[in-house]
Amino acid sequence: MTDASQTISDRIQQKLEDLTRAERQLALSILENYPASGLGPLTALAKDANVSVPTVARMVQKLGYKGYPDFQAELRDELRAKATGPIAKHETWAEAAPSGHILNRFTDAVIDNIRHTLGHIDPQAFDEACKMIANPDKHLYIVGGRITHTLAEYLFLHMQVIRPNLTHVQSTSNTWPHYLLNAGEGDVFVIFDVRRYENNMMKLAKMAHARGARIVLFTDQWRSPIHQLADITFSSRIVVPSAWDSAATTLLLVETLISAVQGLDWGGTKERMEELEEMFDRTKLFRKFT
Amino acid sequence: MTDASQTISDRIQQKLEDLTRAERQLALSILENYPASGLGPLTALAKDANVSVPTVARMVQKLGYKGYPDFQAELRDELRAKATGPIAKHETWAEAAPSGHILNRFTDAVIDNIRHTLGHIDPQAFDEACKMIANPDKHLYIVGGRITHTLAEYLFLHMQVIRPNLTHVQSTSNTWPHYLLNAGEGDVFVIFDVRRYENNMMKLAKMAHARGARIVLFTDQWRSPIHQLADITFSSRIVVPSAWDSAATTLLLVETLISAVQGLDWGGTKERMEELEEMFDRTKLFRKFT
DNA sequence: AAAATTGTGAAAAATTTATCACAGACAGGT
DNA sequence: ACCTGTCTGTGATAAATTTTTCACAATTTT
Repeated sequence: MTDASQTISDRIQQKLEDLTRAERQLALSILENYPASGLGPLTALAKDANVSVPTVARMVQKLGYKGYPDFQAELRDELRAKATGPIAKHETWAEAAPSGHILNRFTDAVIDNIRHTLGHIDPQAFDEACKMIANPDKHLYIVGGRITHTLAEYLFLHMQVIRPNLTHVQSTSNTWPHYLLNAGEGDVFVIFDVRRYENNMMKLAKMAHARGARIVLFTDQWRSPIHQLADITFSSRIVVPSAWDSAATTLLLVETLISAVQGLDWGGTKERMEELEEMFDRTKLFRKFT
Repeated sequence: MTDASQTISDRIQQKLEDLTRAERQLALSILENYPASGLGPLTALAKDANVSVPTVARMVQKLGYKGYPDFQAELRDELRAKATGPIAKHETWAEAAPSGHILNRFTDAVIDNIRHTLGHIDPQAFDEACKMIANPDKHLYIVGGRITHTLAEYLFLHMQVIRPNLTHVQSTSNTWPHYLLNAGEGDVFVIFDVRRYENNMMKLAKMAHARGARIVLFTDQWRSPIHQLADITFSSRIVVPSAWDSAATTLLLVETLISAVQGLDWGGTKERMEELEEMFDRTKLFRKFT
């Protein structure tokens, strides 16, 4: 019946193109919790995927099985075969790829970085940083370097929705004085600086510090010299099997920060988001979500 | 009903003493290839273990389940929890923080996203994409949306070092015609489009496609409609405990891609990197690495 | 030998699966 | 904007399978 060389997961993915919307929705739901969800009763699966019972029945046959029980039987066979499989010491993330494939090596490194970084983080400092960044009474400046300005902008884009009174400081240093002129006691600078540490960034930090601003620093495991001036420092591990460093862990921290800050004033954020949505609707920039 | 802290396998082993011969035989058979055999019909299990049907029914109740279906449901739950991996189970990432802290919840979600995304990726498609993107004979266009343009830029910044002949298409659509005028057969577009999918992006994709360009798409698990035009699609899970979506998994893919592409022509890349370093040194933009 | 355990065969009960027809929703094309 | 055809959910029903339970005989254990 089935080609022994491919898993049912593969087969579903492969057929994904030929499926209709509801069927695809169902297929994704199956893959979501693979293979557990496929082993329960058909009715439960349908409800889980928010599709109707006939849709499940139809798709299963479309996939080439005699019926739902047949499908389940194959799932069990697969599970049975897999259980006796070897347990890799380093986890294989992309199972379809050999463990030496860059997909697996890279992911492994990133997970490792995350584990390491989170293991050393100080939650209280984190909470403190959130509070500082959430406070709309103090102006918020966000600054990044050559590569990290993408992270800075990512943070900026989100904070823009969450609170007013913030600035994305572009990296060209001749525009700085304008920003700094207005910066005062208690204003907050979020600075991204990973190796190789930029002289410019240090200058900016010094100026900000001199004006009595608070500094939240995102840096790497070796820590930018700015950390001496910073009130709060987050250092991420960034080493990966590549000629470059990874920003993934830092992004994770940034996203967590965004989520936490948003949580501090959900009412206000929600309002602002709704306004934003409405504006997008009006400009027809986005499709309606289907 | 069940003590959440122990697996069904544990529970069976523990009760093994209290069971009679036939029941023990059955129990061992269940453990033999666990949990697959327990997920099939009762009759099959009985035949598998060489015991009678009533024996199965009796034992299941003896173990404390309401009936065989109840037993199966618990098995599925367990499998479901396990599928998300031994790591994701209940791991506390930031040990200094309570497990309910956003740091842990968010990280958990991201790891989960990575796991799912990598689990469903097609390594061959990935390699194929790398090859396409590495080829300097074809012009490379990189495009992102409102939020994702940060990812696009991240990719662009790195590819700029790796190869010549590429363009970062800014999101303002009135500049597109200039870019597209030069785009031709076989040129490559890397497009980022996650929900909410932008109409602009679709238009651009259509134009590019019409001119015979190839499209590599980075999208989310629901897949931007552009995927119909794309030669290769990467979909990431992006759900996190936040009002926004996570870009971390997509960034991971992008970074892996960068690493892989760089590996395809390491000689050339190295040269270009050295040139770049020299130029930075000359402009004194960076500190010497200490 | 007595007590407990197990299998047999069957039948009833419960659940699950497979289908159907139809109506509404939706997408694509004109 | 308006068709047109496809897709999807509803509700009902029939079919099939699975589960549960029985009583009793056979077997094993104590």
